[in-house]
Amino acid sequence: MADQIRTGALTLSEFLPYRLSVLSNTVSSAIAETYRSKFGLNIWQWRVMAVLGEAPGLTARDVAGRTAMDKVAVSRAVAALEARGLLQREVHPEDGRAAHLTLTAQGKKIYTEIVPLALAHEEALLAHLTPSELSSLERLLDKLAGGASPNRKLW
Amino acid sequence: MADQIRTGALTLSEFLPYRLSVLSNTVSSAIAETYRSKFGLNIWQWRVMAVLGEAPGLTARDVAGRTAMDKVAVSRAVAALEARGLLQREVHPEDGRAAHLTLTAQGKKIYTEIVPLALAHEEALLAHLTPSELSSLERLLDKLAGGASPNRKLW
DNA sequence: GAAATCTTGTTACATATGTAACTAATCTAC
DNA sequence: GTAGATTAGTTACATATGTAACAAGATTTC
Repeated sequence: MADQIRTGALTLSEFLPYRLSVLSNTVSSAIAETYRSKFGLNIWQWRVMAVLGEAPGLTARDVAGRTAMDKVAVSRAVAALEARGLLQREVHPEDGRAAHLTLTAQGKKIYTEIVPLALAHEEALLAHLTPSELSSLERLLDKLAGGASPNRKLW
Repeated sequence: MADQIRTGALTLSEFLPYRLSVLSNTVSSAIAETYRSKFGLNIWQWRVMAVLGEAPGLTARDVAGRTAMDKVAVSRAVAALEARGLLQREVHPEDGRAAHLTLTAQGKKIYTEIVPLALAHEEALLAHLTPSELSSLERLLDKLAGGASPNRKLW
């Protein structure tokens, strides 16, 4: 494919930020629909479960740092998950403000059920890429993320 | 960079849909902040203006098709832009339901002011890519978009 | 040509999200 | 040890968004 020529005109369908946004929304909403219909979880609840599945005992602040969520979103997701009995808080013994979060047995069960579904979505997305294309993609995403200034206040 | 090994475990920070989402949100919110602070437009209003700048006289339905917006979002954006005098509706002579939309002089003025800013954001995002990397990126995004089933109902 | 169906777009309502203000705990400076 | 500043997390409120129901025009079927 020839390189695109970028002139002073803007064509929305060729505008990279637009294309990224559409792609990301398409992917995310397909996956979100799986979480929602099978487990009644929204994306944020799932993200919290995902990092707690990897790293039990994180605080809400840690979770925010690892999920690109702001603290209010984390607080809401944690409250909902706790109300459903999917996670547990344990107040930090040395800091009464913070609480360590862990998945309950029921939370772990859902976690282990979702992981393969999430990975299957990822595989479907990458189905038509060769291994070397996948490798390029990862490198390019890293580079782009470097260029995109993360200006949102997350905490 | 070596290819990632993808096992049965899920690491959120390596999960492609997550990475896409974070990247896209970072990029979009940086640009949105420009639209908002300088012109008082949100992303959807801007998308509508962008396609009407390229192709005057589209109907709301056409706009939805070209912007990956649903019809309610288009309706709301159009109403806001019309209220601000940035676009005009003209009822379709052969179909009383539809209206052709065009930017007013004031709308065009803002359009021509935003375009270079939007392109500058895109350039900043792509600043660290070589021409051949850019070309790879475009190809990969096309492939990914092909794999991601667009299951959202837009109209 | 009238009834049923479909299409374009809007409206209403419920829910989600972002921002700011807040509480309570900890830390720092003195 | 206490006043002020910071930090962890929550709450409240305003706004944004998604879904469904709707109105009005166009099309199809008979």
